[in-house]
Amino acid sequence: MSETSSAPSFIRLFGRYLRDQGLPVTQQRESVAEVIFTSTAHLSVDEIEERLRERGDRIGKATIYRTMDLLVKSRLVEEHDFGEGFKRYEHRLSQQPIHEHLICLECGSVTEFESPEIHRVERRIREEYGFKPARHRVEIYGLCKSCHEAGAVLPEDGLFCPIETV
Amino acid sequence: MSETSSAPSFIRLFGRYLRDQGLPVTQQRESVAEVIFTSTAHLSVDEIEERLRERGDRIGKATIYRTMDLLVKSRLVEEHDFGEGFKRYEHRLSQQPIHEHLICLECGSVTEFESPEIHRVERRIREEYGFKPARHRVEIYGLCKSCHEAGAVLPEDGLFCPIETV
DNA sequence: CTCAGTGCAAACCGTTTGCAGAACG
DNA sequence: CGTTCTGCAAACGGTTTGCACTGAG
Repeated sequence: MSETSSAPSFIRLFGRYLRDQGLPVTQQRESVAEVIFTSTAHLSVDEIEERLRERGDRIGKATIYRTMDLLVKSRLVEEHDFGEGFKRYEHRLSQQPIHEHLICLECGSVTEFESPEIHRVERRIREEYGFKPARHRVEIYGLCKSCHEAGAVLPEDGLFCPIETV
Repeated sequence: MSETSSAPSFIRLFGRYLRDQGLPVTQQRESVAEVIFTSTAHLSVDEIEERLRERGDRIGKATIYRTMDLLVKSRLVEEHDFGEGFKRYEHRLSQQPIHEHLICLECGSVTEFESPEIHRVERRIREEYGFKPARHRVEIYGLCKSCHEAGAVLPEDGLFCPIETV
């Protein structure tokens, strides 16, 4: 995916956040922040580690995990769990009101989209159930355009069972 | 949560599914199926194990996991990952068109609700992005009525960082 | 009687933690 | 210089797997 022009200022914001918290701004933390803020992808820790290695940084996984915690706490980065068995991280720079995700079951790519409808749903939920919404997650799984055009089909999970109440 | 009157027929359907696949209908598989089909809750494997123990069945975790795979393949049970670090399972008996979930961040309770809006969203996604939706996940996290009324508040995650492009 | 299932324990895998040595401020 | 961080390796917790034994058909 592409680069982010205002990444430097976000990296600076993270530095300020650390200083405000009385935490050291280390080389490792800056490197991890650079990787996240210069990508618009939804990166896993393994992918972050790989990109760090490509840049010549050799940073232990534990440090990456610890830095991700800080980035999430700083609110500059969002954590996602798309049910793949590991987490993904996305900086909040590009995604102003665009919070929802399309996940391709073939290639794993993640596309963001906006869903104004969800706010109406949340209002309804508050009225009908007395439930107070704090955050939500709207994810649509399927085939992205290019995989679909490439002829990919969904596994359909094979087996199934006729639902009929005998 | 409550009982399900048509659980017996669902258990029978699972037995038929197994036979159709040429798989043995064992006592353990029947016990596990009984536990899920007689509950409307979203159960974790640990909770299933505990309920089995309460009934006097002592079934190994490995067997429970293996049976859950079969139940999911049979399409009689749905797997959920609410980001708790483990999976939850829900039978498909009660939830006809009701697929979405409200998850209480205080007590962990899960309430189902229906969201017709999502179908409109999926249609739009197909048209705008060429993305072919297969399934979706709409989850709203917040405080359920009783926790809210009991005065619970959301942690607000403490720290944050002013988002301003310097 | 045969083939798949079960239970146990070990393996797995993403993530977390403890600790000695290295850096930040 | 004290305090926090880093890297390594070991620990963790949910899930999966290998294997000898049991049980369904």
